[in-house]
Amino acid sequence: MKPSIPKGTRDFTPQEMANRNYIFNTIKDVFRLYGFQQIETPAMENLSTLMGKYGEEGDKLLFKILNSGDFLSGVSDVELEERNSNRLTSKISEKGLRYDLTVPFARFVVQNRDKITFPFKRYQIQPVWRADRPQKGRYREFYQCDVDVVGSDSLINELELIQIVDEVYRRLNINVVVKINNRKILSGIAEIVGETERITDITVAIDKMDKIGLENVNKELFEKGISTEAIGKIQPILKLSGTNQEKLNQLKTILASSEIGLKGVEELEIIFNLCKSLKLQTTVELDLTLARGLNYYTGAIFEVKALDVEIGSITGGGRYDNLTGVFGMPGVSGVGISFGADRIHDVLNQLNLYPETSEEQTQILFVSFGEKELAYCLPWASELRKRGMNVEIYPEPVKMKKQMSYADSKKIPFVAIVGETEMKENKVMLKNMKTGEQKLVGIDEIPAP
RNA sequence: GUGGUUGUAGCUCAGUUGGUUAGAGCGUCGGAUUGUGGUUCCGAAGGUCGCGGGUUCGAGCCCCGUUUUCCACCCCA
Repeated sequence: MKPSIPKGTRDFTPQEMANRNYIFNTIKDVFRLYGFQQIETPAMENLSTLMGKYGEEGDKLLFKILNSGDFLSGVSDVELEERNSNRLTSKISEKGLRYDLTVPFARFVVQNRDKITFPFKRYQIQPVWRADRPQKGRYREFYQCDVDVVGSDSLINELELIQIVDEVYRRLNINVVVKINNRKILSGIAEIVGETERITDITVAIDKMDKIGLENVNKELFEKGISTEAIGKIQPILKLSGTNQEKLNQLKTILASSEIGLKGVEELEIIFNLCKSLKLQTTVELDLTLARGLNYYTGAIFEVKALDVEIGSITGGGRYDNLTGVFGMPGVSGVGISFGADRIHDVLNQLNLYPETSEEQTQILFVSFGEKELAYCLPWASELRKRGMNVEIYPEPVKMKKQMSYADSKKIPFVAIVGETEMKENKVMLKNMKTGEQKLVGIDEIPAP
C-alpha cells in the first residue's frame, strides 16, 4: 500500500524539528521571564466541554471521536432512519479533539481551582485540531503557544502580553505590528447605531475591512440586514484616522452616549499610556476594524501581523471576562494570546531567518577503520560527552567514503578519524570538515563546544 | 460546507492531435579512489502513470465517478 497521512497534517523531519524547537524555545524563554508556568491538557476533551464555545461554525469544525466498542448499540432503528447527523453524533460520540487551548484551560482552572493561586499565569504549547479544509498556512493539526493570566482584571496584564509579543519577535528578528482594539468599543458602536443585537454580524463584517475594502463591508452589512441608517452611522468610525490618541479622542465624541463604549476607550487609553513608558520596538496600533471571530472576548483584543510576509495574523488574543462561568466558576476574568507556531515557521522560512547552526547538531563524529578502532572510540566519546559535546560514533567500520559522507550530510563540523597510527599514539586525526584541515590531537586538544 | 485546481520513479518535473519498449534532473546504491566527505566521471536499481469504471483496434493523454494536493469563499492560527 501507498503510505499517506490525513489531509492537513504533516510529518516533521529532523531539520524541521530543529527549526520548530528554535521557535518553541524562544517563546518559552520569554514566557518564563514573566513568570508563566507550563501546563498540558489531554488531546481529547469531553464534547460537552467543547461544544457551543466557538459558535455554530466552531462546532462544525470539531473533530469528534467515535465511542469505543459497539457505538451503535444504544441507537434505535428510528434514529438511524432519521439520518439527523447532529442528533446521532451526540449518541455515538462523547469525546472530541481540542479545538484550541483556551477552552480546555478554562476547564482546567475550574477543575484544579484548589491547586492554583490567582492570578494564575500559565503557558501551554500543544497541537490543536480543526476539521477545516486545508489551505495556505492552514492545517488541520497545528500548534498553538498560549499564554494566559486569569484571576486579574488589571490592564497591566494586557501590557505584559504586548511586551511578550515585542520581545518574542525581537528575538526571532521578525518585524511585526501589534493591532489592538476593544470589544467594548465594538459593543458601543452597535449600541449607538441601535443594532445591539447584531454585534456579531457587524463585527464580522468590519473585520474584513482591510481585505475587501469599505464598499464591500457596507455591502455585506446591508446583506446581513443592517439598516441603511445604521450603516451610515458606522461610516465615520470605519474612516477614523490619525494617531492612536487622535482616534481615541474622536471616539470619545462618537461614543459619548454609550457607557460601555466609553469604558472601552478608557481601557485602551490606559494601555497606550502605559506603553509609552516602555521601550517597545514594535508599533502598537489602534485598529477599529479588528474584531476577531471568537465571541468569548469581552475587552481588549490583539492581533499581530508580520510586516514583510503576506500570511495573515501570526499571533492573536484578547480578554474574556467569564470563560470559566460555563463551568460553574463565574467572575474570573482572563486575558491571553496565542502564538501560531506554524505560521511563524512559514515566516522564518520565507525570510530565511533560521540560525545556521542548531543546538541539536552533532559536533563531532568518530569514524574508524576497524573493529579495534571502533572500540577505541568509545571512551573518547564518553569523555567528550561528559564535557558537554554532542558526539556520535559511526557504528560500523565501513568504507571511509561512506562514513565521511554521513558526516557531510548531517553537516557535522568535525570528524575524528581513528586508525592504527592514531591508536598507537593515543590520539585521533581531527578533521575540520569546512576547511579540510586535519591534525593529530590528544583528547585535551579537541576544541570545546 | 461551496467553487476551481492538481496527481507520472524516493523528491522536483517533462511526456506532441490518442500510436511501438514512459523520460530528465536531484537523491540512493556500486565503481573510478583498499586511510578521507563536499567537486568530477562511469554504471545500476527504482514506475499497477492516484484509484475505479467507460470510450477506442489502441489511453499517461479523452469521458464519468472517487480520492488527494493546492487556491478562493465561509471561517480562522
